[in-house]
Parts: sequence; C-alpha cells; structure tokens
Amino acid sequence: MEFNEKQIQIIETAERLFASDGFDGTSVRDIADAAGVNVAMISYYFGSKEKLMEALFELRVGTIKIRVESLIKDETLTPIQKVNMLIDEHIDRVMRKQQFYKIMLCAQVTNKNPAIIEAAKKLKIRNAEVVGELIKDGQKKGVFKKKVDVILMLNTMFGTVSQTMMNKDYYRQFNGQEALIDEEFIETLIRKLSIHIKSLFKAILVNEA
Amino acid sequence: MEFNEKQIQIIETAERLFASDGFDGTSVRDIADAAGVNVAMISYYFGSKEKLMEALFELRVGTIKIRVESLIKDETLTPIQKVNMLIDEHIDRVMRKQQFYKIMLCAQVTNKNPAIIEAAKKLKIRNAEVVGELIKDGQKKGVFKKKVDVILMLNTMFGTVSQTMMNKDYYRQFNGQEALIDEEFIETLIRKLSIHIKSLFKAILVNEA
DNA sequence: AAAAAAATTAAACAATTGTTTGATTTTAAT
DNA sequence: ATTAAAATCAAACAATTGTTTAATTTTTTT
Repeated sequence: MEFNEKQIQIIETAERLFASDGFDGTSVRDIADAAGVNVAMISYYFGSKEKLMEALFELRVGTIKIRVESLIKDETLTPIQKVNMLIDEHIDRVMRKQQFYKIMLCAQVTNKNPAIIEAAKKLKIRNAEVVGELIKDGQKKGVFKKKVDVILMLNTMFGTVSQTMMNKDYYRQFNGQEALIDEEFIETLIRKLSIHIKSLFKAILVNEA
Repeated sequence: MEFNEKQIQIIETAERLFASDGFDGTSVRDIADAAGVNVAMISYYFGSKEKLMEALFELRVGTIKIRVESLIKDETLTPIQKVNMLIDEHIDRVMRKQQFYKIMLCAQVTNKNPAIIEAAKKLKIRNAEVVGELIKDGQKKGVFKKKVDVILMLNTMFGTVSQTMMNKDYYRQFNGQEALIDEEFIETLIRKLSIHIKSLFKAILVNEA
C-alpha cells in the first residue's frame, strides 16, 4: 500500500505519541490534535486505530528488509565486512528511528495485534536465516568458528543496541557528557557502540590463533 | 510498606495482566475480576491503579537490591567469580520473574509514572556503581583490562537476557526443541545464555595473554 | 461550468474508563 | 455480647474511549 502526504503525516504523529505514551496510552483524539486533523480522518484513512498501527509497521518495516537483503547479496564483500556492516547499519537504524523501535519493543511484550506479531516474527526469522547463511559462508571460508549460536548472537546485538538507546541519558550522565550537543553525543555513542559490538562479535565468531 | 495476603494476590494478578496486556491495556475491572475481588478493593487497598503499579515495583525491586549488594561484599570470592555469579543471578531473576521484567521494559519506554522512573533509575545507577567498584577491584588485582566501559557491558547483559526472554519461543522453534517440556527448555536456555554472556564478559574484561 | 469524487467537519454514538459512595457484612477488640 | 474497625459490595459518577454519521467544503474530472 502507498500512503499520501496527509497519511504519512498522521502515521508519523502517531509514531511519536505511541513511542512516548504507548499504544493504549494514546487516544485517537491525541493523534488527531497533534497532527492537526479531524478525529474522523483516522477512521477515514486507516479504518481504525489498530490499523493505523499496522500502517506504521508497514511503512517502517518495508525499508528495513530491503537494506539487509541487498547487503547480504553483495559479492564484493568478505563475511567479516558484511557482519561489520550489518552491525553498523542496525545501530544507525535504531538510533535514527528510536521512536519506532521503542514501539516495536513494547509491541513484542504485549503481543495483542496479530498483524504486528506476524510482521515482527517474519522480520526476525528472515534476519536469522540471512545471517545464518552469512555465518555458514564464513565457516566454509575458514574465517568463522564452527559452533556459533546465531540467535544468541543476534539477541546480543539487538538487546545491547535497544538497551543503550533506551538508557542513553544515563550513559550521558555517567560519562559526564551533558555539555555535548545532542547530535555530537549521539555520534560518539554510535561510534562506541559500534566498536563494542564488533569486538563482541569477534569473540563469538572468530577463531583465536 | 508491608502487604497482606489479599494485597499480594491483587498485585500478582495485576503483574500477570500488565505483562500480557500492558498497563493502559489492563482495566481495574480486569484485575478485580481475575483476582476474584470487587473493583472497589483496588482503590481501597492501593488508592489508585497507578499506585498499584508502584506497589508492584516496591514488592519486586526490594528483593533484587539486597541480593546484589550482599554478593558484592562477599570477601571470599574473586572478582571473576563475582562477575560470573552476577550474570547467573541476573539470568535466573529475569527468567523466573519474566512478567515483571516485561513490565519494567515497557515502563522504561513510556516513562509516565515518576515513581516508577525513579525506582528504575536508582536501581540502574546502583547497579552501575556496584559493578564499577567490582571492576576496579579486579583491575587493581591485575585480572581485568584497564579500559572497560561498564555501562555498555551491563547493557549487553541486560539487553541480551531481555531479548532472549522475549523471543524464547523463536529460539525454541529455531533449534527444534518444541518437544521439550517447558521447565527443561528453560533450564537449557538458562545454561546456554549463561555460557554465552560469560564468554562475552571474558572478551570485555580479561586480558588476552 | 457542471458533475463526481475526495476530503473535512462537528456532533453524536454506545461502551468503557478509574474512582467514589454509602450501605452491608465480616472480623477483631473490649 | 457489645462495640469498633476492617472488608466487601452493587451502584453510580463523570470523563474518556474508538468509531460513525450526515452535512459541508474542497478538489478533480468531464
């Protein structure tokens, strides 16, 4: 499905409010007011609040899939390069679409909407499959260990990034970086996170010798 | 504050429902019905739905703090032993109190209740301080690396465990362990998770040589 | 310029929300 | 056995919920 300007405006307003107040904590009137449209427009365009949520997932998940698939296919890159790019792209995505990832995190906990569960499930399974293939390729080429738990490895990446995004203000405070402007802080955080996870993956994947 | 039997019964019912439907997705009538009490009892005992949530946090967070503090103080253990026990105890806690950790995860995202934010913040800061001291001790004794990012390390532990708990059914499916009974599966998952995180922490903490 | 389609609106809908009331029952203390 | 306190209840409270209606305005097509 394609969305017109007004629809995207409503979706992005909903995204902001869902992230800060939760799905059930946000009323359709809150969304309509914040988006500057009439309440009825939400039913008119999306059918229901539930389906507005599904539209949000459709809009965001779609772009994620394409990026991952094309990265894996690229034959000019070594397995290690691909893993490193996978990490960097994931960090970048989460940090730049924090609101959506917050919503997805909560949606996974309280899994009520079947369409959302299905979307998240497919994304996860596809991720695991694609990365699994990548690991096998690296093992065939002798650069990766023989025994690798792909799911646990991905859980570490997803979990560490989510956790760091959610608690980034504590990190800032703990490291005395309150003086930095927001963008600068995010950049340094992304850099540190990237180094951190890459060294973890190295420990998981690469043979010591 | 201390809670009587009936209060605990209500709190634990609320915990179950908050975890599966979210705070805003659960009505006080849902809780009252599931707990087998009259709706008015919730206001009568706790004052409000919001304060029932705070009571839940009071009940659960209290016990967590004590365990961590006493572990760190134990002088018969080496820094490495302490770190390993910290990991095992955290995994155990999350896996046995999954519902509460789900609630806490969502509460961190949609941080509306100031009392909850404060409780979670204090817990996190105390955790970071305590583990920070432990790391310093290990560095002094020459068993840990000089440069360690404590927050990122803890984010990896918290994140990996949360992520694994939330997606444990995928893990089960992916590894073809549907035949195992629930308790057995949880036990093997705990064991694998423990080994996984300990090897990550080793990579973060211990000098290669 | 007329007709058709799409967008927008205020108002109303019934259902559900958290909380309170005031009466009644149960338990504990005297 | 009497009194006081605690617990429980059905009913009512006003506010908010998601959604729909039917009328009106705007835009597009003919």
